[in-house]
Parts: sequence; C-alpha cells; structure tokens
Amino acid sequence: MKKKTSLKDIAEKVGVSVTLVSYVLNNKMEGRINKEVAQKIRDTAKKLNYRTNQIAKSLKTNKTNTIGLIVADISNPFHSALARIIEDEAEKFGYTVIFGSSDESLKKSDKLIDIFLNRQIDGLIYAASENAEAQLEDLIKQKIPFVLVDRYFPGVNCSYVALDNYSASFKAVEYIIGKGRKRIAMIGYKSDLRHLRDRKRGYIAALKKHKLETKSIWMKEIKREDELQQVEKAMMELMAEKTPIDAILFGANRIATAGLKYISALPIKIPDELLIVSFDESESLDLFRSPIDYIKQPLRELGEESVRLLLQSIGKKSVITQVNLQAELVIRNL
Amino acid sequence: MKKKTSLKDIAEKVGVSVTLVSYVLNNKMEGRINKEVAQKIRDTAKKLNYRTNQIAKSLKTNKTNTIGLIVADISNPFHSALARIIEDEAEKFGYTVIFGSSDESLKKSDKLIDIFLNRQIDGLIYAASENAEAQLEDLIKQKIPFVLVDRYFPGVNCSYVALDNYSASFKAVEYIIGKGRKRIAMIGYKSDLRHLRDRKRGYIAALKKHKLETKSIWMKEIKREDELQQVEKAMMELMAEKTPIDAILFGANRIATAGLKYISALPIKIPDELLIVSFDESESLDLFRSPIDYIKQPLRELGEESVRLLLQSIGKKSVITQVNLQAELVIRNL
DNA sequence: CTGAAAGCGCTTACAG
DNA sequence: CTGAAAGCGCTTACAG
Repeated sequence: MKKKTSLKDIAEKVGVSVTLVSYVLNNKMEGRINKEVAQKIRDTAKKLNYRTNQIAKSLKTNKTNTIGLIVADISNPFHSALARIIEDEAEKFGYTVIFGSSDESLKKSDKLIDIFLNRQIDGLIYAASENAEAQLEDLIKQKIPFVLVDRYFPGVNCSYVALDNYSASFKAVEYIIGKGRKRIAMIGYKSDLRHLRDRKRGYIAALKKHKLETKSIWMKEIKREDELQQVEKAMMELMAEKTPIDAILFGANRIATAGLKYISALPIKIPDELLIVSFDESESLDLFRSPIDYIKQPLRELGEESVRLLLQSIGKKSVITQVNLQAELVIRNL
Repeated sequence: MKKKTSLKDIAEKVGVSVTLVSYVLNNKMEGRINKEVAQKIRDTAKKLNYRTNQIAKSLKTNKTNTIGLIVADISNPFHSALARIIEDEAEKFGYTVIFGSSDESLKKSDKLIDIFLNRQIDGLIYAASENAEAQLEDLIKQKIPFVLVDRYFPGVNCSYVALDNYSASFKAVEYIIGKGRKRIAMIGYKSDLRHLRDRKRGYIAALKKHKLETKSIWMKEIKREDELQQVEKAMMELMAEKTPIDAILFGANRIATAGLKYISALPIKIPDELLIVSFDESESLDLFRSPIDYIKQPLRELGEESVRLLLQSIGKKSVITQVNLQAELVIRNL
C-alpha cells in the first residue's frame, strides 16, 4: 500500500500550517479563515485524494464513532433483521457497527466485550444471555455506555429496549382461548432469561384467568442444543395424550420452525384440529399448509430505540431508560 | 467515563520505563527481561485493570486488525449466514468485522467503502453489485486488499470466492430433465451481474444440450423492486399457457420464497405437476407442502476461503486467486 | 537487561 | 486570520 496523504502533505503543498488544514477540512472557524486559502486547501485535499485517518482522529478525540453489537447469532433472522435496522439507524448519526455473536455463551460475550472495549467503541448494544448479571454490573461500574436489546435482567439497573413479553404471550393465549380452545400447550426454551420466563408467565396467567386447565406437561421446556430433536420429542409427547391438545404456542421462531417441520408430516388439520400461534415472524409461517398466526415484534422500534438510547447515554450522564414495547398479534386464519 | 489506565500509569507504579511495560505486555524480548520485573508489571497491569488501547496501537503499527464486510443486505439469510462464518473465521486470526449493507446500490457501497477506508480497515470482503467495475479498479489502484465474495466481474482482475453458478444451474436443469420434464422455466433477476447471468446461461445450455425447447417467455427476468408482485406476475404468465410448464428453477432464495407463496395458493400437485428446484437453502423450502429440491451453496467454504484469501493478500504482495466452488444439488423427492 | 526519544496523524488551546 | 507546540497512547530502533 503506498503512503497515504496526510494533513501535513497538504499543508506543505499549499504552504500553510497543519492547523489550518485541519480547521478547513473540519469546517471549523469558518468565518475566520481566508476564503481563497480554504478553497486551495480543499482543492489540494481532493487532488491528493486525502482521506481522514479516523484512527488518529479517534486517538486524539477519544471518540471512535463505533458501536459494538453483540447478539446471540447474527445468522438468526431475528438478530440479522435487528442488526440491519441498527446499522441504518447508527449510520444516520455517523456511527459504524462492529458485531459479534455470543452463541448465548458468557465466555464468548466476555471475550467480545473485551475486544470491543480495546477498540474503544463508544457504546454497546447487547442482547445479553443467561447469567450476565455480573458482567453487566461490571460494565456499569466501568461506566461503559450500553443498552440491552431484546433481553432484560430484573436485578440490573440499566437501559434496555425489549418486548413486553408477558403481555404478548398473554394476549396470544387469550386470542387462542377466544377461538374456543381448551387444551393449550406451549413450547419454550428452558431458560432463566427473564424475557423467556415472561412468555411462559403470560401463558400461564391467561389460562388461569380464564379458568382453563394448566397441565405441567403442556408447558414444554426444551434446551437449545438439538433443537430439532427436542421440539420433536416435545411434540410427540403432546400429541400422544388420549385427548390431544387443540392449540399450541411456540415460544420463539426457531422452535416454530422445528415444530412446523414436525407437524408438516402429520395428518392433522390446521387450524381446525390444532391452532398454532408463534412468537416472531418467519418464512416458515407463511409457507406452512395454512398460514400461521404470530406475535409480531416491533423490530424497527427495537432497533431504532436502542440506538437512540445508546447515543443519548454516550457522553451525557446516563439516564436509565427501560422500554417494553407492545407486540402486535398477526391473525391470518379468520 | 473515568480515565483508563495506560502503559505510563503502569510504568510509574512499577518504577520502570514505558518501553519495558510495552515489551512485557506484548511478550516481546521474553528472554531478555528480568523475570521478577516482568511479573510485577503483569500484576500491576491486572490490578489497574489495564486494557490495550487498540486505537493508539493501530496508529503506530498501521494495522487495525479489522475487516470490512459489505453485503447487499445483512438481513438476507444468505448474507447473514455468510457474515456469521466470516465473523468466526476472522476471529480465529484476531480480526474483528465491521459491516454494512449496500442494498445493491453503487452509491451506498461507495459511501461504505469510504467510511471503511477512513477507519483504516486492513482489508475488505465485498459482495459487489452491478456496475462496480470502476469502483473495484479504483480499489486495485489504491492497493486496498480486498476479496469479492459471491460476485465476480469478468473484466476485473481481482480475487474472488464464488459459486460456479453456470455448472450449478446446468446440473440442476439436467436433473430436472432426467426426471422427464420437457417444459422447464426459470425465474431470475434481471441483472447483468455475472453470477446471475451464469445461472441463466447454465439453464439455457442444459436445455440446448438435451435438445429441449427454450422459449424466451420461459426465462423470466424480474426486478428486485416489488419482488413479490414481480414473481407473482411471472408465475401467472407461466401458468397461463395452454400447455403449462412442468418444471421451474428459481434463481435465488427470495425468488423462491415469493414463488412458493404464490404456488401455495394454487391446487397444483408438487412435484407431480410442477417440479421445483431453487437456488440457496431457506426455511420455505422445508415447509412447503412437499420439500423442495435446491442447489446448496458451500457457504462455509465461501466464507472461510474469502477470509483466508484476504488475510493472505494483506501485507503480502497480492497473489490473485479466483475460486469457483461447486454446488451440491440437494434432492428431497426421490 | 533497560530507557530516552522519536513518531504514527490528528486536534486544539494559546498566542500573536 | 494563522501557526507553533503539546499531547492522545502506543511501538520500536537505538544506545548503553
């Protein structure tokens, strides 16, 4: 790579000081600088193909205009859709995004945070995983600006933007009940993550409110490993009962995809014999035999708001804002 | 944010020079440094919670250990899956990834490249869009290490890792022909991008080789805007013929998703009346009435190889390597 | 075995 | 209206 041109190169060429070049190229002291000199500097910069060295600038200004984004897995459609929105919103404010996938592992996220902090990110948008409390407290102690997205931790006093998972779940189950279903199951992840627990709580609460049966074997909790087999097993158990279930709520997009794959091989009438509602959008829902109802997360708001909150807390004293957005229930079987 | 501890802080605390601290923390001159002093430096670094300032280091070493990744849209499953693989592979070599979505727009990619270069990325992995030739020549002229992924440009002499799209398409159509189909259509994007043209060429070539009819109205080219409607219109036209088509090749995952949505409302027997093959994997293919055959891209190789080629060309004199990987045809209807 | 010093490419008070 | 100079936090030849 040939040497890049620096402010000094321009200064020498034009015959002025580096200071002046810096002012002109940054549009500072506009009124006070000789128009002609300024123009000459600009022309020369263009001619020499000058490019600001952000690294040098960052070192001096202590600002990198970079946001770190940690999600569980960038290849998960939910996360990549979120990433795209965050990218666009960040770009509006002159920020670039570096990203990493934690695979829900504390160790990996620790490592990512470490790398990101070494790189002097201005702030972090973070879909934290289980048992991240200590890690988050540490970020707070270090006064690193960050905003949680999608996830939240009751014991940790920090900003977040997430779904109101309890209400979303509650609403979905009430809708199912309204359709006359009585034997309603749910498959969710076995996890202490609050947002996932809230989904389960909403499910139970809606059943209780309407005095419907809540059987513990109807609340299936699966591990993330071998998702496909786990969901399959859960479905089999649910269908094996003498009086089978007549509705099911899938607690996440990947569970739905796995569940639908299983059901697609079965001769059940959907939705007549089994009403299905899922969390999150996904292609699978559209292309199943009959379109599946789902709980639509306000992705755009999630992404945009998390960027806005983060930028707000960067620099300024951090006001803690916690947002739980409402979901929309998308009904396709009328 | 409270002041971070620097090498100087450690040096003062221990009572040695900054030089020495730098050496120790970077494991340089290992044999030549007093063990005890070294240990003391390490201990103090840990105690003061020292964190390398990568920005300062980068300014000095002229290396950021950062890769820029530009895809059309990070929320497209194909791209996000690729991004994940690139992330993991880059991480193995100590690189972090910053990303941006170009939306197939030259203007946006120009802007992203500009931003990335200002940030002194060490190299770029780029899924370039139409008419990018001049832009790429410019990168070459500036000696920016970069590798194209997924896309390639016949006139541009640079490294790339992509599918052998011609063969993939050819193979898929031969498979269709082997199934006894005679009236085979294809829907692809209207685009001069070489990899997309190669898919069309492979389709035509296979038909010709087997002396099958090639009707121009069977080769539908749609615009990326209003994909859904465009595909719908194309499908309607194809189905409207007196003797309808008996097979179709979808030229990309989004086209397949749109096409399947349309077909799912139709009372056609799949695959008996219409054999469907699609480029790329996607959930839709699994959950359609009957699983859809597809051309599987070697995503892992694409991602890993692009990182490897890039790292190879960073620093070293760039050897140009062009790779066209073979696709795998995944058959589900036996 | 260790340190003083230059320098990476910027910004910005300060002085004139 | 303009410039000399310090300094951001590192690395690294050079000297001893």
